[in-house]
Parts: sequence; structure tokens; C-alpha cells
Amino acid sequence: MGALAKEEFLKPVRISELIRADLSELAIHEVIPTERQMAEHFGVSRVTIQKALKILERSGFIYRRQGSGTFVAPPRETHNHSLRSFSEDLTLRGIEYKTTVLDVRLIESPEMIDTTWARINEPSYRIERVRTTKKVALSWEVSYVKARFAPGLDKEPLSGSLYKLLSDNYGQVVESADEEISSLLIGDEISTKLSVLAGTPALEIQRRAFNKRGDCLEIARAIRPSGREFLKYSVRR
Amino acid sequence: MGALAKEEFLKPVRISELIRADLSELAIHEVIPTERQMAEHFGVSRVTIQKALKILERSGFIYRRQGSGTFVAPPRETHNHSLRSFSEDLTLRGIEYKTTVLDVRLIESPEMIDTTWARINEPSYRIERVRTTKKVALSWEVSYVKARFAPGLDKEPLSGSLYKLLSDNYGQVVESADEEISSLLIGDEISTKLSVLAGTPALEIQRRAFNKRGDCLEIARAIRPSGREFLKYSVRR
DNA sequence: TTAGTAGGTTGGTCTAGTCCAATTCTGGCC
DNA sequence: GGCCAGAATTGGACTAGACCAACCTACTAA
Repeated sequence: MGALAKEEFLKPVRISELIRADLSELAIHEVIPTERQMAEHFGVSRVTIQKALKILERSGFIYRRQGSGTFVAPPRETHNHSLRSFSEDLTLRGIEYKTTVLDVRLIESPEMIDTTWARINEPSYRIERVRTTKKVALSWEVSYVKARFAPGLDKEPLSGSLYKLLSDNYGQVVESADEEISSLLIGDEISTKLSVLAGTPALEIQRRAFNKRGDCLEIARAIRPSGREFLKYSVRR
Repeated sequence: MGALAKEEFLKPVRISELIRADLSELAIHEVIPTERQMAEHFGVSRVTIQKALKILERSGFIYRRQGSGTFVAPPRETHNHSLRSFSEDLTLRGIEYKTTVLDVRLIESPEMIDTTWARINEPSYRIERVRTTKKVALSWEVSYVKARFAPGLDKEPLSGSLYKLLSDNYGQVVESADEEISSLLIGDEISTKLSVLAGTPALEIQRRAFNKRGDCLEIARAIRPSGREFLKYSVRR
């Protein structure tokens, strides 16, 4: 095999990054080289180039027109909200916050799980946390994690990312999630936990998280008082 | 060419539908035929089968494990919120509603466009509408559509889907959108238009819609009082 | 019984090539 | 100059085949 360095990235991904780097030097709507030219330039097949360009197209960096060519798309400032846990979301936006764990316990009997938004029919850990910055309350969150996927979770440090913990210590990677978003007024109980006035409007985010196999790992509910903090989504056809 | 019927669908899409139909008869986590078997069965290449299975995998119907096989994933009830206009969203959920156009006008001078959430620097049509069911107010919406993409839009019937109108009459297809979601309390002005009490909590959805080239066609703002109507999203890694 | 190894199966990745459809270019005709 | 038909170009779709990595199973040896 020789001393060649191992290829760290898949070819289409790697090539898409290389192309992307070059895009910034071009004007918007400017044409970029053809598939066949790029295939020769990178020494790969045309299908590989097509996959690389597909990545860039779906990310909104280029657009393509059969018969004419591939062009640079106008830039978009929005970083799209791909799958992140609540804490990853805050971290990536550069918000410094503190996590306070209010309660962790194993709920053995499923009928005791008091979710109104989804049903769990097996023992689960209940994790209740609050996120705050220096002065402002960010969110109140409750997660139910099925115990069979993370035995002993209540002994772990829970002030960081729950998803990272599930991945690193239990090999359970969250691959997808369903979210439901609605609005409500914060009631007495949560208002004291968040130190905000009762009656403050807030977003309520309910989430079901799944692993690659489609097993539901976690059910979570977050309440975020509306302090000009947005949830951002990028939606495609 | 003979009298053969024209293939209406692309092969991977068509095949994914055929496979999907068979999935319902299988138990969850049950293994389905291998790529090579399917390729022979459908008389196509393995790459085509892989594309079909990729569609099903991303839709959450199957999961795959290298070395072992492809399996039926547990069902998920959530229909994921792909790109729809506000009206399409309601229609697809089977909600009967009435659209009232409150105001349509061309704004020639960009500085008059009173958006606080985004800037438009060219003449645009302003469309203000309200959606209601028999008894309940659903949403209040304002759209700004750039005039150069839809000249004469103010003469069109605007009680239906704006996106369908843009597509059918102007060839402008909305391919992607950025959304920002926050919560607020409904103020006096909008409360009268929606016939709800001022102070009702609501979702505020701000949207920028783009065509395939990445041009921003529309900027919209919707306010939806929270009556147990959710925004549903399906998020993937 | 247990640990380990060898071989076959399955999905993951990439190549080289063909055919097609949409678009653009070009040259000739009026 | 303007228009039209055909050629060339470009992205889109698919094929047949190769090789690899993860996985599973069955057999073997300690």
C-alpha cells in the first residue's frame, strides 16, 4: 500500500469542499467549469463530480441548468437549522449559557410519565434542566430517555449535551427528530423556575428523537421565553 | 419506438414507490431483499436500486446496515413539513378555511416597505390576507413579492395559493425557504383583524422564499394564534 | 467450551461508458 | 439584418462492473 496518506474524506464530499472554496472568488450567476472538465481535473469519474455538485446544489451554493451549465447562486446568510440538541443549538450560535439540573430520576412505571404530548410505555429517565445566561433565562427543558438505551444515565454528568453523552457513552446516535412548535403563556410553575414573569409569551418545542434504526430514544419538551431568539429553519422542496 | 407507454416517473422514484407499497406487509425490523436481488427483479442496475433505497431511507421507511442488510424501520406518524406555502400547509392538513384579502398594492419606493425582519430594495407587491375557518381565526399574513418576478400580480385573484400562482402564471417556482419562528402577544391592530383578544399568545413565522437560482422572490410574515395547531418539522442529520 | 480464523454475504463507493433532453452556437438563407 | 435548421455543448439519467468494509456463519484449534 506504500506510505500514501489515508483519504480522510469521501471523494464527493472532499471535492465539494474544494469546489466550494473556489466559488467565493467568482461573481454570482457566473458559470463554473463543466462536469466533464472537473472530472478530468480531479481525476475522477463524472458521477463523482455529479455527487459533489449535488451536495453544493442542495446547500444552495450553486444552481444548474441542463444545456447551459452550472452557476454560482447568490449567498444566503441563514445557517440552516440541521439536527442539533437544544444545547448544541445554543453553543453553535455562540451563546454562553449555564445548565442547571433541577431533577434526574428513573421512572420505572410508564404510566407515571406525565407527558401530554407523547406516550412512552417503558421505564425512562426524566431529566429536568434549565438553561440561563448571566442574566437571562433561555429555556426550561424536560427530557425522557428510554432506560434500555442508556442504563445508568442518572449517574452521568448531565450539564452538557445529552446527545453527545448518548453517542459517546452508549453508542446511540440521534439521526433524526420530529419537532412540533407552538406558543403559550408561561404559567406559575415554570415562571419561578425560569425567573420570568408569569404570562410571558414563549415557544413550546416538543421533540421526538430517533436513532438510525428509527427507535425513539428521547422525548423532550422545551419552553423558551421569546427574547428575540429565533428558531431558524431552512426548508427545501 | 412502438406503442409503449411513456415512462412517467424516473426509475428510482417509481421503484421506491413500488418497494414502499410492499413494506407495509412486513414486520418492523424485518429484512428486505438485497440490492442485487432487487436489481435483477426490476431489471435495472444496482445503482438505480440504491437511489430508490436512499429515498426510502431518508424518508424514514427503512434503515440499512452494511454487511447485514436493509430493514423495515418502525413507522412514524409525523408527516414532515417539507416546503409549502401557508395555504398549502393548511390544505394538506385537511383544514377548510376562507381567505380574505385585506389589501393589495404595489409599493414603488423600497424605503416604504415597512418590514422589520428583512430588507427589500426594489418595487414589490404587498399582499395582506387573513385565513379563517368557520369560527376560528387561523392566521394573519403579509407577503412582499418582488414586482419584477410577477408583473401585474395585483390584478390576479389572490385568495388561493400564492406559490401556485407564481408558478403557473409567472414560471417562478419556489424551491427553498428560510424560516424564523418566534412567539409574541397579539397586539391591538392584528387582534381586530383576526377577531381574537389582544394579548393572545401566537407564533410569528417569518419566511424568505427563493427560486432555484437562489433569487429571493417573496418575504412573508405570518401570525398564528396558538389554538393547538402545531408547526411540524422533521429534522435530519 | 471458547477463541479465533476463513469464506461468503451485504451494503458502500467509485469508474467508464452510453443515451437522452435542454440549451446554445453557428452558418446559411431570405 | 433577421430568421431558421442543424451541429455542438451541457447537465440528467442509467448501466455494468469493480473493489472495499462491515458483518455473519461455520468450522477449527486450543
